[in-house]
Amino acid sequence: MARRPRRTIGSLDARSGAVLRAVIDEYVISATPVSSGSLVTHYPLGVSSATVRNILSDLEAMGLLMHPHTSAGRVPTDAGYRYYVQVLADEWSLPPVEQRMIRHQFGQVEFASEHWFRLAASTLAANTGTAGLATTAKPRDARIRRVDLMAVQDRLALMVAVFREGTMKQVLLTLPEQTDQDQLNRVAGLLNVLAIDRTASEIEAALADLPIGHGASDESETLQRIGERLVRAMREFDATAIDDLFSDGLLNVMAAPEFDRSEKVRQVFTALENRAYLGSLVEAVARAGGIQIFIGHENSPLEMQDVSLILAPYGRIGRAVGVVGVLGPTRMPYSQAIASVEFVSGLMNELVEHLYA
Amino acid sequence: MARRPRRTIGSLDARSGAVLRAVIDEYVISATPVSSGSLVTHYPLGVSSATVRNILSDLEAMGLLMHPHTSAGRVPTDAGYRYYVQVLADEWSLPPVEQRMIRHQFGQVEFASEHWFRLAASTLAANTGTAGLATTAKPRDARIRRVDLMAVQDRLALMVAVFREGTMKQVLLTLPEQTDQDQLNRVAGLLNVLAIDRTASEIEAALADLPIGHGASDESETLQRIGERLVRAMREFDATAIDDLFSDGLLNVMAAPEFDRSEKVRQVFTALENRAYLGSLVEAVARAGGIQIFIGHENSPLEMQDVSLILAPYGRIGRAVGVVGVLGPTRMPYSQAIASVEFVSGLMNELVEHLYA
DNA sequence: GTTAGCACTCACCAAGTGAGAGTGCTAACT
DNA sequence: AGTTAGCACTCTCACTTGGTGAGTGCTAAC
Repeated sequence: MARRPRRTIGSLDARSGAVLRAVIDEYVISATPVSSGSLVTHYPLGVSSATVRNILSDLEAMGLLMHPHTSAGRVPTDAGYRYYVQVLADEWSLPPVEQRMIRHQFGQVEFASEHWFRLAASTLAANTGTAGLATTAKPRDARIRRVDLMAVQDRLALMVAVFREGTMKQVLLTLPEQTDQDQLNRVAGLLNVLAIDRTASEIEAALADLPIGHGASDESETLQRIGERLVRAMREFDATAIDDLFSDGLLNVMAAPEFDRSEKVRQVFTALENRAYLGSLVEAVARAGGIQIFIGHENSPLEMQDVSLILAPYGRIGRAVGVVGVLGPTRMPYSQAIASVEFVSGLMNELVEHLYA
Repeated sequence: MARRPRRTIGSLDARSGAVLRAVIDEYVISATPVSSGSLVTHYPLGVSSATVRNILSDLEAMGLLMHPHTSAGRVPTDAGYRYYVQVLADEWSLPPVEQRMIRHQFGQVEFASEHWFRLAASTLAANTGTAGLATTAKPRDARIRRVDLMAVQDRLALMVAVFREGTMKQVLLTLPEQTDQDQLNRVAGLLNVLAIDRTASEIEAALADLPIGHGASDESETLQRIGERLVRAMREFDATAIDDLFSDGLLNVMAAPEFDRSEKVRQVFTALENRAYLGSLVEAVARAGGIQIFIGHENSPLEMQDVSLILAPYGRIGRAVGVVGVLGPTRMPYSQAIASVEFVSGLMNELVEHLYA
């Protein structure tokens, strides 16, 4: 059946490679099985459709393409996309005009604000026709920059903890007894002394070292109590891999013809709401330290096996790391998506580096 | 055609009302046109299907029902739902067990935090099988509770403004010259003196009254500059009707049979992303001061004319107001949805009242 | 005013048909 | 050898057709 000796994947001859690339490029556009005829008319392969058919047959034997049914054209398999991404995708990059436009847009919105992440997600969505994703940069072990306490009501106070990397958390505290703003200010002062630039564990240790009992000041107990609450809030924060997730263009994915039957797309959205899964992805990408591509079955959750993810970390590896990327059907414009994700993550890196220089 | 004299809407006789209610109740469950036969078998109307047919015919003439085609059952019109909601819906309320459960859940999460609003949205979604919505409570004219300045880099500082109602904003500032934390602390002290408990306009006026020129202190210019930035941020905040919107169960809406063809649902989601439209809704609901129901064509945007919205305000009218509610197909369980929205908004009211008592 | 009976309408489903697309194979060609 | 034209074969898709059943509207009797 195979006219030429079967080769291991990764060593496709030039012509077969060109055909595979043509099939994928065509399929990404048309979303319908690609026939030998359409390939020879739309791509400069320099051979007849019969020859192309022979090559297609070989590629299918290698598992790079598949056949929905006898008299249909070819469709890329996940392995086909993988080969395309690793070997065939030309080093495409965003045209300078677009790069400038994106840079300009990032310059327009407040740095590292909600708008900033929204912009990252929507830029990616618009540039690739898929769904864009962006998480905020979350420190591995948050360190306090400053803690404030504000009286809300007699026995109710608001604690605002700002972390060194710019993120912040607010916690509502119930106090054992009526406490006014002056007292809170004193406690906040003490708390800041032992918390600033420290992690949850370090603050906990510092709290343990405090003098306790009759020798201690009046506010000592309050300090202890609030300090413990702060440590707990920081622990919770440290434990979540994703602080905040922004997405845009989910509608793009819904509109893809392979998701007509809304059932699948619902499952994908449900999987996306699973923070544990997303968190593990973010961690994997952060650990890898570079762009990661997950194609179809390479995603472990069943619901995600019809989609591809392209994710890249940004921020200071080992310190505060976030992720940007896109999610789309396996049939997605990989070159463009990879280029876009790399550009946006690079840009965010630049800006963050400049900030924490 | 009509066997009985045509009556104006709002004065349906008891039997016609019972039939209309039965049609709607049945249609909400089955999502298919309701036949006279199924009505007599499933509802205790006490008359034959032929009589029911006559009544259905009358109701159709009044515009409360419609006919997809000759030999199909009846489907409620928007006017039919409206009549149902205003006249027929029995005063249904959540069973005490559920009420307790919801109360308990609200007690479990941090007050007025992100989780709180997520809980509101997801509770509504789960209880009604539609999409749940919740916005944070946003003050009409924000007043400062406290402003903090934190040095980030030589000429970069983070300003954190906490408003009296608990919300907060952070702004990254570029300073004209290198400024250390001590200087920032002094500026923050001055800024707090003239900003605390004041609105944007009042702060602006206070800034204008400051002595300017050679007589002024070294930090006067910085104060002026940062003060203006604060005023600008507050103005922006005041201008947006919605600070943050949480939703849950959008998938429920997608799953509704009337939205099989995903096109419509996409349009609805797109409309939901339009903050201007949502903002106007929130304002309308806040102004009305009570639960508002928008059925199908009563929604002005074309994309929204296949869905219904049930929204209720919570918070302190005239001060900080937010909105909770549900969005679903016009075919939705109105009694249950209205009861759920009323209960959740009431609960949030209670909690907020207790806080700002 | 109500109801049984009945003719009529119309969507829906299943089976059948023809057209067209695309393949795999074979045999001839370079 | 590898390449190509030609052709038979397969299978989907769109369309048609007829039958079925649900549900109505009307009429005549109660």
